[in-house]
Amino acid sequence: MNGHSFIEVRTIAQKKNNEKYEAILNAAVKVIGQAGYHNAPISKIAREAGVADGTVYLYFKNKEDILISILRETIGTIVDRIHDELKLEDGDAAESLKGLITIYFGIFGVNPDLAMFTQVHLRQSNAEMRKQIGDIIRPYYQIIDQIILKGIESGVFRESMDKRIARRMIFGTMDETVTAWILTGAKYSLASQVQPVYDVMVGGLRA
Amino acid sequence: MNGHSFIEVRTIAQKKNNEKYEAILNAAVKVIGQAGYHNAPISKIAREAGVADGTVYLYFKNKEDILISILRETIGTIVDRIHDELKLEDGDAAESLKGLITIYFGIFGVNPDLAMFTQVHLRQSNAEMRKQIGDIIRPYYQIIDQIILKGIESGVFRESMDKRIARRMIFGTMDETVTAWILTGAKYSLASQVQPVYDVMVGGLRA
Amino acid sequence: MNGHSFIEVRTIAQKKNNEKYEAILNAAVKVIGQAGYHNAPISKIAREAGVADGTVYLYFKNKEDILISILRETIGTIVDRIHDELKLEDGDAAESLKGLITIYFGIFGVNPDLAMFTQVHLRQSNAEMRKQIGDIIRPYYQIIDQIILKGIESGVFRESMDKRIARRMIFGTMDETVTAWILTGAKYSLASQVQPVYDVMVGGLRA
Amino acid sequence: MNGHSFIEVRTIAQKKNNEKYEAILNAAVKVIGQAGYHNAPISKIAREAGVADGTVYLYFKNKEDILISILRETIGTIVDRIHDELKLEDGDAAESLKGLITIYFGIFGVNPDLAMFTQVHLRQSNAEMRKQIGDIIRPYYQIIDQIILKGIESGVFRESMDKRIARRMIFGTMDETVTAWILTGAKYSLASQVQPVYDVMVGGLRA
DNA sequence: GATGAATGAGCGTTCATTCAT
DNA sequence: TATGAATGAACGCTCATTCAT
Repeated sequence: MNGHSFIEVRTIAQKKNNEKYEAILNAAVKVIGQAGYHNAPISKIAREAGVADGTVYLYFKNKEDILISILRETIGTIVDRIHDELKLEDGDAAESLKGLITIYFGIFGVNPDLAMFTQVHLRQSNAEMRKQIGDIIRPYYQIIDQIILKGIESGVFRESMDKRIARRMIFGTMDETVTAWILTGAKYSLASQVQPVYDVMVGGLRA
Repeated sequence: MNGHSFIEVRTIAQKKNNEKYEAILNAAVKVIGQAGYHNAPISKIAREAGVADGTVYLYFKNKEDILISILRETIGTIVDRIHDELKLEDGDAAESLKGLITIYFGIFGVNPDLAMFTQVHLRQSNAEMRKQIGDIIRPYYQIIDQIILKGIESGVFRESMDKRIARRMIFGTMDETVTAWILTGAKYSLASQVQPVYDVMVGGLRA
Repeated sequence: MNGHSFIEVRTIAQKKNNEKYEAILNAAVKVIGQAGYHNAPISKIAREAGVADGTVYLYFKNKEDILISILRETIGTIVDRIHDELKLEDGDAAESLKGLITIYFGIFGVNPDLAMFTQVHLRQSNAEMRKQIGDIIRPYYQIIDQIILKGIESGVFRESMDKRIARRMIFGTMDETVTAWILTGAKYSLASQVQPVYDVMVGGLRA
Repeated sequence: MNGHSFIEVRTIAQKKNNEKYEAILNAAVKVIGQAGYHNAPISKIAREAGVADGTVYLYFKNKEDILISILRETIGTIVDRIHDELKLEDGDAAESLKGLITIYFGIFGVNPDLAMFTQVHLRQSNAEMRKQIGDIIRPYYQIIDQIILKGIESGVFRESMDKRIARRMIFGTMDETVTAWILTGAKYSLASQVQPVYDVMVGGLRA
């Protein structure tokens, strides 16, 4: 699905009809995004995808696998696009950060269902899934870390701050902005938030 | 449970037996916090609380009511403590912000189950619950807004930034810090994060 | 409650506060009559009666006992009034029949809840209760039989007809009339139906 | 099931597998007929029908739908057979009446469970179901009305009587006869009651 | 591969009944 | 007597998953 996934382990049906695989995933994003994981019966996802209930199990091990797959594809897409569009190695750190926010808001801004899905389901209390999600999200965190490091090395970012906290601030602020955008009904453009969000991240609160 | 609740409408059993009410809430925090709302049967919560299944319904209208009640009590406690311990009106904005973080991390730092519960379940995809949660969390947001405003007026915080984004940054950063703390097993002290978090919030990334 | 009950076996609390006994029965007639036996919780009956749930069990063995008691009291009242107001032994058969209808419609006509209760709950599929109801209703049937017999002996009623069928016709017609009256909302006076019902019973369909 | 149902709206599973649909209905007639609606768990009906609990819900919306469906099929069958076997338009009114009784007793006479079911559950205290039952039973009432009218027009039945009361007498007498037959254990043949019942209906009590 | 009927474990909730006060 | 909090069995219904076709 995305270049990033060349190491992807698609347990079942990797060679199978990709159209149906995509259809089911898209249907799941929509149905789960709107109703929530536990209020989204497989039967409803299947109907939305235009396949039979049983067909879902030809492409996914179980319901949990659908959820994990969506997160993997989504984060994968984000990571891929960042690698593709941003020169992480040699570019300007500030520019990279703004690029990161732009891509992040760009992907969710055109797909509120996907945004909702991600906001709600990245937070999982089930221990086993938490581990899987951790693995999925790691490369994304690493990109943020990389940008921070580059910024520090190039002297644009402060050296004195806690780098992990900086990462959480970046991620948390973007996350919270997307959440607020959804909860208010996605009425304005997420893209319009890139600049003010970037500004607060970099400048902080201090006068 | 918290002074904030003097207007509290406990529809059922506002009776004397607060002990069982508390026991059920605590059990629910634990069970739901560990397994997730949809993997936490009432029967398990009841057993953990040491009561019969039916007893739960003497104190709560239904399962959803338990979830909402926990969030209300938790946010209520935070808001109460802030009002009690911080001089929001006349105090120093920077100090208020640090106090906010201290209280927030203090409450969750001693109760990882509650932290987990809140992190996961403040994000709800069910539309009706989202509305209720919105109402519950509003006073908390207002406190953050108040601190930001005070900071700007007193000249400690920048006037040029987007105030809503600033609020989301504050909330998102704390949230993300707590989440990370849980996911890594709550092995270090959350209190130790107050200063670095505050520092990043106020100073931002810029060198 | 009715003279007829001097042999009544009030299993519990026969010497107890009769006011509460009556209050519970009346409440049960109302609540069960409107909602049906299985949609009428004891708690609701108790509340309607102004007593605590547990109190109900001081006056009745269990919920079934309430139902049986109401039927017993109701049929008992009917039977008593017939014995009191009609000269079954020496009176005119036609007059007795009309008197029977008048009393029957009179009792239910002023109490639609009781009418509903009786119509629905005289029909019971539970085998054990069916037996008890049979015992309760027997004296009522015997009165009808007695009237028929007297009519035949005095030459006012046909000898050639099947006497049991005649009894069922009398009971079934009254029953059906009361049922129809309730189902249409008890908007007209049941008393107004005495004459036409009597007329059809006695005259039959034949021109 | 019956020709009458060509407009039947079988919301779920109008699928080919009528066998299971029928099996569940028959099982429900038996189990509910013997134990009563509220003492007949779906699990017991399913077991009797030889299917899993969940299967019931592939064929019926809910438990109430089973009850309504049975009544609809039963009354439908009666109405169909009357239309098929009786010349309502041009036949003799007396003959039509006897035919009606014959069919009615014929259907229930071979199926005491169904008779019990119908006797008990046509009387429903639940307001919403009462409306549905009213709709179901209407065509049956109309047939009786039609017979009465035809009788009056052809001069066989009295014009002076109340026609609605006459209908209730006919229905009530048949009903009561079936009820009595069941309550006494269905030991004699219902068919043997056709003539005496007809006789009492037409002749009335008068000598 | 694709289907969808069938399964049955599992859960939220109700409510008759009990019993300590 | 009277109370009403507490109990826990019972039931309607859902839905992830399987498998014969």
